[in-house]
Amino acid sequence: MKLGYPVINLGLGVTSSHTFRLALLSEEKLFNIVRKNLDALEETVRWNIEHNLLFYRISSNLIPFASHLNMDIAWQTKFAPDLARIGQYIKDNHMRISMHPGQFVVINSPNGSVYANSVRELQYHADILDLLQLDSTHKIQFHLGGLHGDAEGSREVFIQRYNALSDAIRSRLVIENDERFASVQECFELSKRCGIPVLFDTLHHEVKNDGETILAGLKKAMSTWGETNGIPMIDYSNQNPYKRVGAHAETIDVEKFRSFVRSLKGKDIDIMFEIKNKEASALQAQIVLEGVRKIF
DNA sequence: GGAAGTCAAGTCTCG
DNA sequence: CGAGACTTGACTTCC
Repeated sequence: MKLGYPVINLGLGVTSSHTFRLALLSEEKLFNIVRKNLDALEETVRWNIEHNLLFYRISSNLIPFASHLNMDIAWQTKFAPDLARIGQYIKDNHMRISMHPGQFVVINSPNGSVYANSVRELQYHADILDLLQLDSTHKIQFHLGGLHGDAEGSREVFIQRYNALSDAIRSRLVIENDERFASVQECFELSKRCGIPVLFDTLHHEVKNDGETILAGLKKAMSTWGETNGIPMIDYSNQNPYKRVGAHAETIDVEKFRSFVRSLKGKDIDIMFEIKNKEASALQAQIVLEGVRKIF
């Protein structure tokens, strides 16, 4: 079981999400910013390894405008050696990586340019993981996009478009239950039709479900992960008591996490803490996990 | 240095 | 019909 947090380490004082305005796009600008982002990435990965947080989500902003139509700069060639070095460090330390493209990736969109942009964006994410030389257990998680007024039709389009993706992309893609369009049951049914693994999100499941418990939803999602996909990944969060339904908590609810871990009864999953205070919650969770392991 | 406005991109819900 | 929400604020301008 590996624990981690997404993208930014709040205590470290660096970020791998530096960007710039599209109007300023040039080779020099891009290379300078990407250099900063890669340095920050390496520093963050090192910190994570030192703290035994071996699950980490890399920023989609690592290479700004990477999938933009006007992008004709060969960043892949330029940064291949750096990414290979960082990837080797990741592999040497048995770290696992995920990525999560933004809401602009909607492969089932009825708008052809949205679809084309989505494929380019997914290709960019796959390129990063390929250049890190990580195998297909390192995943790209995304959602079913909008339903566009026709839920069944949009799922049909999703299956077709998913099947048409290159192996390089498809072998890394996993679908995450969301709080509006696709419950874990609906993701599970998509998985039965096209084989995509289902990444379970605990908070989304609390907001949208079909009556299953967290554990039942988790089991359903876990059953979709085959050998080549590695140990099932999940996103773990708590409801923010002061904000709208579905808003992520500022801090982890330690007791709730303890009872969740106990309920797992030894099931092996990798857990990403989507909690606002980032690495602080992941470290607290680690202490909980060590305590539970001593008991069992 | 800090506050406010802006930034590639989609889709839906709410007020 | 515009704002706000989403895995994630960062950059730029203005004072």
